[in-house]
Amino acid sequence: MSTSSAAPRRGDGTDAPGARPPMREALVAAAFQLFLEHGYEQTTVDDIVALAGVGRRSFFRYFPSKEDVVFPDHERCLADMTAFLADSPADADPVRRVCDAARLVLRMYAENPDFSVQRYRLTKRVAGLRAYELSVVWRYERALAGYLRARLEDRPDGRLRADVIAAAVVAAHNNALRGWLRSDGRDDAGAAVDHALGHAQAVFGDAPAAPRGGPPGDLVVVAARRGTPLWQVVREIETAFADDAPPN
Amino acid sequence: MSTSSAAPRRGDGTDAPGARPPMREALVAAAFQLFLEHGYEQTTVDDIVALAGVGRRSFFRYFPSKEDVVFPDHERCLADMTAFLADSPADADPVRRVCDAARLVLRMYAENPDFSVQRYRLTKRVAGLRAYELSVVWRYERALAGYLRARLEDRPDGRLRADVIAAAVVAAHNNALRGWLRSDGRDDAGAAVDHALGHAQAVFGDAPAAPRGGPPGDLVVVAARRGTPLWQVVREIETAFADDAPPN
DNA sequence: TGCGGCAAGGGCACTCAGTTCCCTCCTCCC
DNA sequence: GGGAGGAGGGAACTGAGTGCCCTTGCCGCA
Repeated sequence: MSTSSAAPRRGDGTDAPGARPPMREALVAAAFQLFLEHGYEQTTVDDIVALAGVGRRSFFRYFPSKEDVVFPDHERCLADMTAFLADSPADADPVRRVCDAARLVLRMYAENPDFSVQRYRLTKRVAGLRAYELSVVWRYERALAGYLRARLEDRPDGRLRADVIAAAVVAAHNNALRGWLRSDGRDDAGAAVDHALGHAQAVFGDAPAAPRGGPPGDLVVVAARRGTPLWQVVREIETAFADDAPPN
Repeated sequence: MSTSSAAPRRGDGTDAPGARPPMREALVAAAFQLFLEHGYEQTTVDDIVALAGVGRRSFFRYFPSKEDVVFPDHERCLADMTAFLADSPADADPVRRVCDAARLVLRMYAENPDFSVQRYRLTKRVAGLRAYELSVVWRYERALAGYLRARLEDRPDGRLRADVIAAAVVAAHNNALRGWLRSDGRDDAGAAVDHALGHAQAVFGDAPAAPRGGPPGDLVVVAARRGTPLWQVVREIETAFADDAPPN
């Protein structure tokens, strides 16, 4: 496999259109080459800088830790998500908005499928990288929860609802993302995430403006006694719609 | 503050009823004394073992890493949770069951409020400990999700639903737990967690045996065209039931 | 042309977490 | 009594991460 194909797009460096990737990219490429060849823990930072032909001190200038070189683009993606949420229109449906924000993460993964799949295999095997990834996911989740808390603060249990929705959206997103990664990037990532997030949105969703006039078709009628628990009603609806949805 | 009060109950050591706490306890006590006095990062493992009067090598016999000494009882709690889920009756409501499993974690925290509050203040300040805690929480979540996956495997989107429910239950539990820790252990932890988990259960709950024959009342009928997004239907249901449910 | 920053990078030494190897001591059992 | 085995201790080592200072190359400026 080509090492350059494993390296993600350029970071925030100041690189002219056709310029060769700066040291940061070289370090990522060298690191992944060695990680895939000998394993993460068997590769020392000295090995990486030797292959990249730079000084050891420079590595830690670009990456605060050895783990960071495995996730070189999450910092940018997190900033994108924060900006996306900050730019939200005031009348946006909050749940839909955080689902869209989660899709930014998927987009980052999908931009470099090979790199993402390689990284996935790496993180699956190395406990330290899994722990690091958890802290990254946690920051995404806190970004979503922060936005939701602001939007739901006037509601009873607003903070609780915000935390729960953020966790559910992240879990749904990651479920689909991991499925896509396990398929070696061959499945349709967008559709899988749409389906998973649709699930979360169906549970928590709060419609912005109902897009009424859909195409005509059969009618499904649900009748329930007042007093019936909500979950039970929702379950009935899901059963009625079951043959519309793909079976997983 | 008394150091001994900060140490949690005995681990799995073989200690007679009245025996003095073994080395493991002494290490935890010494570590927390130093952590609270000088900070986590400012305290080296050598400092801890010097205060405890044991050899450095013994520290790593009892705790695989410096971080583990901060969470000395999670391993046991995780084992308890796994056993609890494995012992589940086949007809138990899965969502209720994982909520009860989550309460085991709360119980562990509530058994040593002082210790838990001290640890909470520590983890809030130290990024490394937060990351470690995330990996612990992740293991709890995977235990819940594993149980739910098995219980929901015959349902459409079973794995997705399992992951989302587990994440939501953990988030609800942690929301209440953190509120209790922020109150310095003065609030009613059990009530807060019951409330939070009740929320999750209301959203995802799945009846063991459908309590059909409720008291008769008005009927709500919802009609939707096939193809209407599920969230929209759910929203209609929620609107129709709004005056029945408590306004959260 | 020379000079004084200034930023990027490199080298070196240091701390500290975690591991490996081997030692001692105590206890129990034959 | 003597050997086995486990608990604990200690020295030395690896490797991540940091602090300090040096070189180099580039810029503006006198």
